[in-house]
Amino acid sequence: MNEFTQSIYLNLTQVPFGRIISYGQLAKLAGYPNHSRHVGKTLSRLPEDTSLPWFRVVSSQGKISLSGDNFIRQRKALEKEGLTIRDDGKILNFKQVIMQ
DNA sequence: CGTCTGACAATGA
DNA sequence: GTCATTGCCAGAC
Repeated sequence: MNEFTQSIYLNLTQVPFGRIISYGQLAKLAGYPNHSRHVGKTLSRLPEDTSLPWFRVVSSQGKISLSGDNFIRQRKALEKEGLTIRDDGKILNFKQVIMQ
């Protein structure tokens, strides 16, 4: 595992219950600004039984970036934490969202 | 080494 | 508010 991945994991564990963070913001926190796309790639390699809150990571538009079964999985996980998700993936209750 | 790809982001119409 | 365009950069080929 490289340093980038390590740092992403570490910072991801700090995202609290019921909140979300954007790919770009997570990359920035991890010390790698402008690496938003690489964050998605890294998260896609996580095992299904991971304890990391990967589902709290969404696009800067507050929208789920996944599709198909993965979209469903993330949507359900977020709804369990009190968030409301529209069919197109847009998260409606922005009060608890970490952005910027 | 050149190109392409992607769980993205910022900007402008 | 929604697209479309452009910039971005590590990996995969």
